[in-house]
Amino acid sequence: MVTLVSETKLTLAKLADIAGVSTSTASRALKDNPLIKQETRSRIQALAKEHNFSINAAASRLRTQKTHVIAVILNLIDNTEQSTTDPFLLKLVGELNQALNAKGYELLLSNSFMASDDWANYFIRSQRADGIIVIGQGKSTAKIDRAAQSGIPIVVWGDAKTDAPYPIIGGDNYLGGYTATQHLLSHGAKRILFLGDSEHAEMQERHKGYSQAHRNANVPIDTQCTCAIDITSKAAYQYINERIKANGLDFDGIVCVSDMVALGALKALKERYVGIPSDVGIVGYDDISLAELMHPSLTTVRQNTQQAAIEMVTQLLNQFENKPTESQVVETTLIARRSTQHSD
Amino acid sequence: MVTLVSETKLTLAKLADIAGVSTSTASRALKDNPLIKQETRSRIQALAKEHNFSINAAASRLRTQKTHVIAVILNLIDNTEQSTTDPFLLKLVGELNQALNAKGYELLLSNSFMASDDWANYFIRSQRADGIIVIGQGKSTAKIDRAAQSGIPIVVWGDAKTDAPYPIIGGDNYLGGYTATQHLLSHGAKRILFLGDSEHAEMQERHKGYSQAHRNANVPIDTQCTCAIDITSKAAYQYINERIKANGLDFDGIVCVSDMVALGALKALKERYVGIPSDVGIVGYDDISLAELMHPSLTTVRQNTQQAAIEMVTQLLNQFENKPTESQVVETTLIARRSTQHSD
DNA sequence: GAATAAAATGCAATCGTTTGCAAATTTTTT
DNA sequence: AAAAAATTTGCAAACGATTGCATTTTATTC
Repeated sequence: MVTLVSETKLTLAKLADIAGVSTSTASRALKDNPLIKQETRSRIQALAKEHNFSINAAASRLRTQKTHVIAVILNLIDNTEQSTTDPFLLKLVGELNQALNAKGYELLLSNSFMASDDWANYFIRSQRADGIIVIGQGKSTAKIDRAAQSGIPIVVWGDAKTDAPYPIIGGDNYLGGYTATQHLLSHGAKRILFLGDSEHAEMQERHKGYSQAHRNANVPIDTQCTCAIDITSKAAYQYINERIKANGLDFDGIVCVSDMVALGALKALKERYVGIPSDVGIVGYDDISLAELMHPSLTTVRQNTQQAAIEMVTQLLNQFENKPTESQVVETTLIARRSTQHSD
Repeated sequence: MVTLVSETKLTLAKLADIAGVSTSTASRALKDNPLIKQETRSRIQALAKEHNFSINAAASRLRTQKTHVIAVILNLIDNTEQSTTDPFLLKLVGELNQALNAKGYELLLSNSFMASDDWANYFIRSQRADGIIVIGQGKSTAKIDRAAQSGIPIVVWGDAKTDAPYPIIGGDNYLGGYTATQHLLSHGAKRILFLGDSEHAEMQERHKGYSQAHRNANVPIDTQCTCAIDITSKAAYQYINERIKANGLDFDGIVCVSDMVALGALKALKERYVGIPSDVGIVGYDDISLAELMHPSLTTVRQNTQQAAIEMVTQLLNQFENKPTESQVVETTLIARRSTQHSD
């Protein structure tokens, strides 16, 4: 393994020495501070590049009390494995990375299992990050609330209608649930399952939309059709299998709270040769890249994640400047595909 | 928004004051240093908890010259959108997060688009991180080589057989390619496409395995069967569509370099009512969670990502202690499902 | 009870930048 | 050409924790 002997570590002071100026001048020059003569600036910047010099972030952070780092916390649900499996969450992380970088921030990745419970303390007071983005409200917002209580900059991805002392960015869950259900009803479905976990704020909203769509269409709702399961494809697969085994095919449509759930349900149905969409129509949520690759392609509800990421970052940065913040709803649209209709 | 007035910022010095000891004692007490009397230690630790005190990471890093942060760089391919789409990469990130946390390190997420080109400088010399994990060799290892040249701690996910001055962790690509091909051949395939991008070291190895399997089975190889495409489901979908349109169904098996590619191909085949596996058998790579949810479920090659993550972290930490490092091959197994065979 | 050993604590320098203010230099004005 | 104004640069004090070494306190031994 080749290791260049690194000439005694280069600091700003040494660089300044080489340039024949003071550290203050060097510091300002590197930041392109107009206080320094243009010629001097360019000279020092060139020198820095030549010597592979980089400002020491630890020292800089200590001095400025700013880290330019944002902690992104995947707020996972305790006893499920939603975590590593769910492409949607990670897609959001990817988008956040872009959005943060564009604003000169870096992304420190964490999840609710690993990170200490006291987020304000661990990330902010310790000066590991300047702010926190939480992905998912989880079943309880206790940790989030606690962090927010200490007045740190924080933004949450979740249900924007939730009343909270911090901005929540999310899709229009009510509309999503409503549209998905209405879409199935308009294609003739009469008994539609709602497959998901009703303990989440987001999913409750979707369920409200589900109910309202029924009411508007004058289709009765059976509580037997609201099925609480873990938000994993595995749980969905098992649930559908068992339900059919026990009750036969007592439904003709499914509204799922995620595409992963939809895919699990789809698998179970296909294995039992249930026709899709002829016997059962099915709608997912999230529009993960796989949705359109399925056969039949999956009708689903897309939330604009790029817009969401940008919005979350904006709301967070606003807090740094004490600007007012507010929860935001991002674009939520039904993408109709073959799992609900035979032809376009 | 509720904001508790934060009592003037709490530092170690102030905490020590409250406790009536020196900062050195307080510092040691918080680290559970046996130099300090047990009783004093507990007292100060309790006090710290009570006051929500956290050591300032910036100061600590500056002083100790250690960050306990590892930069993970998604080394994406320039002109494709493999990035946000590919669940495999992100799965690896998830596993790395676990493995790093278990060793007391945090994960700074970056990608090759955003990060400055000089990784050694940007991440290490600047003291943003103690080491780098690169996911993917990309088409060129120039950036990686440059970083490694400067003698910084670095580990790469890629093809372990590549000769390099840094440890590379990866699956056994040759074996993966061989087994996948052999599996198809043994189920009667005679003309097998290799669908992927041959500019990657990993994929080249897989292609070697593909060739060797043919030789061993005395099946001739047609160069027309090696298809260079972007590693995305979209590209695969288009390619298969166009090929069939142009040549008809001139193949009876496909070895894909990723599950995403396989899914794209699968979709194209299904739309043209090609029987799977009866007319064409298909094998993916990565065993993403969707693979078993497909219909038919997708035969694929699984690389043990958890083992990989742990191995990468180990190899990286070894470098901190100047221990020798070496490239490692992780478990690589064929998961046979229905896309290649009718019954188990 | 004095001398010695062991245990517990504190002193003070250091890590590398940033920045308010003062000082030096250059340019403009009269 | 001296005075005033504008432009550049430098001084030195933070930021908050860690740690080798010195010092104090407590326990042990003769």
